[in-house]
Amino acid sequence: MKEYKRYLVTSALPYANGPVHIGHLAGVYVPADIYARYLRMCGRDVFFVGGSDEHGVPITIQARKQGCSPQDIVDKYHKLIKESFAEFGISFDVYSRTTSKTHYKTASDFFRKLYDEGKFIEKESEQYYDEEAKQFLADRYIVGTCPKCGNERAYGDQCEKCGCTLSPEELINPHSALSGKPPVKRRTKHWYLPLNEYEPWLRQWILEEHKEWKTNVYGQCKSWLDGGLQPRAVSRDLDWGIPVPVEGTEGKVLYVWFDAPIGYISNTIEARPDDWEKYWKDPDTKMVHFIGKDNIVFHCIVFPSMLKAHGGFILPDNVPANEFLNLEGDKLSTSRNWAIWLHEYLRDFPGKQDVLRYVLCANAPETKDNDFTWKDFQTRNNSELVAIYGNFVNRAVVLTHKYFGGKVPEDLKPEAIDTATLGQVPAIKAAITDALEHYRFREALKEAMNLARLGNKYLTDTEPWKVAKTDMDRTASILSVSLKICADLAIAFSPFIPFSSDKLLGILNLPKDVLKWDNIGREDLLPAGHQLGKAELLFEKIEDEAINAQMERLENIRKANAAAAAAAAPVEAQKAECTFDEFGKMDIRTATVLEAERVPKTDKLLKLTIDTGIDKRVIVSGIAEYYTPEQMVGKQICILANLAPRKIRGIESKGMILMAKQPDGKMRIVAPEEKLRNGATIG
RNA sequence: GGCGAGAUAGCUCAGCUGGUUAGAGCGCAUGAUUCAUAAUCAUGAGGUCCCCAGUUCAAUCCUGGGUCUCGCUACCA
Repeated sequence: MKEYKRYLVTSALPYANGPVHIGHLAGVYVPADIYARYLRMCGRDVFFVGGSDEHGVPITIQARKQGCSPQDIVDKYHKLIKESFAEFGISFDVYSRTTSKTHYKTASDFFRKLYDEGKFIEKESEQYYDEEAKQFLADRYIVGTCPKCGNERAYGDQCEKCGCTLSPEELINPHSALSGKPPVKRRTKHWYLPLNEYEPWLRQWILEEHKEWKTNVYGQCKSWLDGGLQPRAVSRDLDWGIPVPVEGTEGKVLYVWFDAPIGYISNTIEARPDDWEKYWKDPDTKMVHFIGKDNIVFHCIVFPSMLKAHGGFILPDNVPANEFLNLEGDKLSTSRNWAIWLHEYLRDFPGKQDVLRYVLCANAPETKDNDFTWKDFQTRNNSELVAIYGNFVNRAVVLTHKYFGGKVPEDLKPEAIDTATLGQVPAIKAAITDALEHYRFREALKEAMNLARLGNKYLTDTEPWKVAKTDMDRTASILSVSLKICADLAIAFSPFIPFSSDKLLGILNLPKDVLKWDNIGREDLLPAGHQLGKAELLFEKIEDEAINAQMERLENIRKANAAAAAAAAPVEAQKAECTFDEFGKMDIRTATVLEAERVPKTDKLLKLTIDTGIDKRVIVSGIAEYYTPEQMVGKQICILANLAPRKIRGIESKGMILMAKQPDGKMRIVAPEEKLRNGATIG
């Protein structure tokens, strides 16, 4: 394996439109921090980069909603995120932001170099435009009624009420969120990074040279590469972001995914303006990206292509992406407030950073999605941290205070069990080390806990409280061995739960520089006669009340969400008045379904052949979620017969089936009370 | 719909290139112990390894089909 001179550890930039929650922590920041701390303890040269991602459309939307500027939004969340990370002990060497001056310059220069060297292709396309506000509209800036659930405030990319993804074309009565006017299409020019040109190179680099990447990462990269890469736009028509650094491009900014990863570089430059290049350009630097699984493509395909296009940069050696963490059985969701927010945890459990760090690592979604429950949190604290680790340290220290006045006793009467016990430490250390080097943090933590188990077993086997009645020399040896294990524990646990290791150093009265990885297993850290500090508990039990309060909070959120869904749905407001003439234009009549089949390669579409009384025709309808083809055949339905035909998935659809939306978004067909003649007009 | 990942004890997860009685931690039961935050230590019970077919002397592991979960992506009156 290659020996690297230094390490560059990056962690996904949190998006500054909300606080950080346990999913972010478990997926990205806890493992990245453990890795960075471990490397530092090994004496290796490490730079650990973090920062807020502050551009993009969602932030501008939130600013509009709250009647403030995008800058106000990102200032608020950047501060909150940065402070809670610091309090939680995420040991970034820099935590900056993509609205920094340095980043503007770095990202602009990056773009400009690619632009000057002709690495982009220019393309014109049609985009929605607001003629009154005189600007182009991102999908999210187009608001209308969701065709699925009837929510009148659905966005052009997604309906937040029913969660379905949309495109602006589908919205009923689309209008601009800025002026309220219907949007029009207008031509606009953008730059694209031709990812397809990098495909052969990516194939070689990932599929041939990085077979050791995690299966989920490797698999997804392969899937993208096999599917063929398309050029990706790197600019947007928006007024929030880094202006495209090309003359005559007012109103255009860098697309957020282009500028965000450059933030890793900018933040390094900001912190180390003189020697940042050695971290980014020297092949002796090992770069590791910590991200969640939703980010794999950007970090394995897109960003490396950008770096390759620019030239001179190293590429990531590994991208240990984690899966997702669920909370009490449900997906984490910012919009549904289904989360444990870091800043709230720190408020509710002051001084207990390590408990959350421990639980999130022990239960990290390394290979598949995992579930966080408060009960599990409590159990892991009480029966692992308290009962195994904390208890062992307490036993050893309390006994030493009791029998030897808190002075480390001399190893006067060693026995075989002592060397047998301490002899296991190197193997455990090796296991932890190997797991950490390969990003298996859950396993590493488990091995560290085995060190505490070893201590407990040793005490139970040697029974110093009994021996002390007859043989103080032997008691001295037993406690001497036990305290050595305590020192090992402080070091071995330090990357995972650093606050507790510091506390344990205080209890052992050891200086901080003892926390070096190579010191694990050293037997001269606590020389005989060394005075220990005051005995205190390393961890406290967490009682049911605290857990119940949290579970109740979640239960209330669940209820509130359910109530909101029911309340927000009740009945749609009446639409704008229409004249009898307008109504009269609509040809609504009965029809019967003759044939029905799924439209291939779609989830939701049925192709229906119907008898309208006037003719037989085909209608494509998005009802496959609610009706099987078999159910539809023979059913009498009502249709809007003279709706302008439209091609859907290549099939011409002539008309529309009348459907009724239920509060939960489900659709049912509207049918006559009794079987009528096909073609009977309805009015 | 396409693609990727996952499905193993009550819970959370290991199981490298197929090989005798499938593992760990927690939880549970029993016993030991009492220095310690009723903590610890030992022992034990618990599993059609998602389902169906196939390849093989032999499949949790390979192949094909299916079901469910998550992600990316397409499409979506």
